[in-house]
Amino acid sequence: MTEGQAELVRRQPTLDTVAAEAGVSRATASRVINGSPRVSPEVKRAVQDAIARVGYVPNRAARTLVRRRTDSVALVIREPNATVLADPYLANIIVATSDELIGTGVQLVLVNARNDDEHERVADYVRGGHVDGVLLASMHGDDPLPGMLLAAGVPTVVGGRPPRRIPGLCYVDVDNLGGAQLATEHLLGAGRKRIATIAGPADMTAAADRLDGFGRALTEAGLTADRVVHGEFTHESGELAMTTLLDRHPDLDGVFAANDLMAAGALRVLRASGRRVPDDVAVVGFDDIDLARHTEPALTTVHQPVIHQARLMTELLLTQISGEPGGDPVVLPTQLVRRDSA
Amino acid sequence: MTEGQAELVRRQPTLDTVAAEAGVSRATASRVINGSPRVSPEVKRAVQDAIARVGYVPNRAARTLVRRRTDSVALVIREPNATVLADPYLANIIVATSDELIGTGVQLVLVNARNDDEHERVADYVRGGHVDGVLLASMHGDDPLPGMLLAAGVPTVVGGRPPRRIPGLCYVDVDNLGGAQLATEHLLGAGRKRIATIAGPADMTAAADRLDGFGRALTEAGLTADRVVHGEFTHESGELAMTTLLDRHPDLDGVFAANDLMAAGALRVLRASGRRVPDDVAVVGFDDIDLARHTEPALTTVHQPVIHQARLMTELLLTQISGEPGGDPVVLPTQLVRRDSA
DNA sequence: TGACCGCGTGAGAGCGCTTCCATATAGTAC
DNA sequence: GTACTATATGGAAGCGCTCTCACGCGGTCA
Repeated sequence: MTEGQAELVRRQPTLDTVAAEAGVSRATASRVINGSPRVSPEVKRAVQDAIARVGYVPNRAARTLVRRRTDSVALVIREPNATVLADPYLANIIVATSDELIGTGVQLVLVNARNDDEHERVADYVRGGHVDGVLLASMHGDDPLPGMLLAAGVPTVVGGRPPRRIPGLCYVDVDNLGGAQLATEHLLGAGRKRIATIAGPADMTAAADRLDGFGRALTEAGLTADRVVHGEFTHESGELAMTTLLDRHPDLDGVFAANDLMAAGALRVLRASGRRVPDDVAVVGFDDIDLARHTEPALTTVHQPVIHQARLMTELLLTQISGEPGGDPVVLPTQLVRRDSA
Repeated sequence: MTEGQAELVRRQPTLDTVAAEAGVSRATASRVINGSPRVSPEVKRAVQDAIARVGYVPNRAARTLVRRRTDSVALVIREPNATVLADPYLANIIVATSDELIGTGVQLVLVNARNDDEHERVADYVRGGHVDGVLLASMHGDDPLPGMLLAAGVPTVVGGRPPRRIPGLCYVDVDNLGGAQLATEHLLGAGRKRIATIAGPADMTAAADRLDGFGRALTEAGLTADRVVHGEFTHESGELAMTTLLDRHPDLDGVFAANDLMAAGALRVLRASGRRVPDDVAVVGFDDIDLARHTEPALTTVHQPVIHQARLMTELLLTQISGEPGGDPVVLPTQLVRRDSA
């Protein structure tokens, strides 16, 4: 190969190159590439050979321009907290989404919109026509973004239930309420009476639903759900919350933490305080991330089907993109995973 | 808003719309958008007002087509193992890269090329002109991809040292050898004499370098490095490796695990075998992921500057894209973080 | 034999943008 | 007043592709 000396960047072959090489028109070459049936077998062969010979790769920008289709979707993550960002829950969402897209020819554009006020930037980006659809994850509060995208007619699927009902908006949630209720009932079933919870950030529906589930289980058991402290879904905030809880209610015998990271923090504080888990205090988490198997003792927790959720979101988005209507919200079941902490 | 009934999709305003609205030519409107100095202040104002009025957003595909610049880069992850994929190390790389890109106007396309033979697909994708440059992470073996990209003249930065020296290829590595040596010396310094290692996958240079560092430290202390078992950088493989190690060398008093996940697995097996850490067996890990602070006991480990690495890779890539030459390989320092396990 | 049909193919318009080149206008120097 | 220059603006080409439309050809039917 003599290309080592190439100082002028050799231009990629275009469709014209292929057409000339195959002795056909550009239109015909295009037909072959796009699998049109109205091409004679000989010509098809000739074009395919030419493509291989010149090493042709279609230019996406040109194709996008005329087709008004980018064959890529955005995964927009609205998580301001860097610790949570690096948490396996989101990593799983990212990986599962990307996995689901393999083989579809659709690319994943990762948009990290951490700041609250970035919805304008994201909306502009999407309206700029760079993606065919949007997956929204880790939403906080009443984010205007889903509404904006819906209004702009952009196919959108949200991970988790938005706080406000938005007609026509498709989302995939997991049964946070039911899962939390399960967890709390498990604690009750083990004879615990003085149960507290470390709730998640109040501006996230997943956290609110888990708190509701906790409250419902206690109420149904005739108890009052008044031992509540909020954390930030991080390990550190779990430690802090547990410390506060112990301070206020030294006699507690059960804790439901709204996620595993906080549960791990709680475990640590509990141990440091001289309490044995589960003998003195039983602990249940939520998420069932990898870490849950590695804590001491291994964490009893609520499994949420993250990968399934991500796959489903992607699937629903692709359906929407292909022109079918929005699709109804979906809520996936959760289940209790019993380990050693409760 | 009466747009609810819109059955014909309202087309986004184009540059022509803006030009007409502002009473100028398309060329002038374009100049304003691209910040050309040769525009009179009044016209500039008029165009900017028009843009705001019609809600214009430039079409990226059209711009890309003529500029031959996509303003996006690919982060290609070559990790076949799903567990490792979801591991915080890679999550950090993804997040840090994406963070570094904020404000540059460059988008991140995540390409998950798990299978060994996908380099062709990725290379074609890149040659299709969909990205301006490529970041490569989690490489295994002697992957042909970097060479292919380099040959195609595509700006590329690799995370970690490739096994074979490729002239002109830019990479950012961390000092795996030095870190491993530090870890092992720490074990030696604590009086340990029968030290084993749980090495990483033999096809990754990071793993090989860590094993080398381990060997070097022992050799310099006049000991032989013959207690070696390989794992897969996962928690489970760490447990397995530790079991094997204990079986072969029941008298060992120190373990260097090539990553924290495996160290956590080792800790668990050690505890199950009735050994106390660090009293009976001291353990040092590598990576300093979040988990290292949550193990029992908290893990002494080697900190590698993942976020710094990702940021630097991104920076170097953007430099390359802007036309400057490749840039030399960089090796970032690692340091020992002392906690309770050694 | 002529009218008709279906199929494979090519010509060419046009997607929305940037940018070269030409032109108009105003300003300066002689 | 003329000649020249600097500056703002518009016309228009063209990036690489898809797709409509028109055309030519061979076959079928009356």
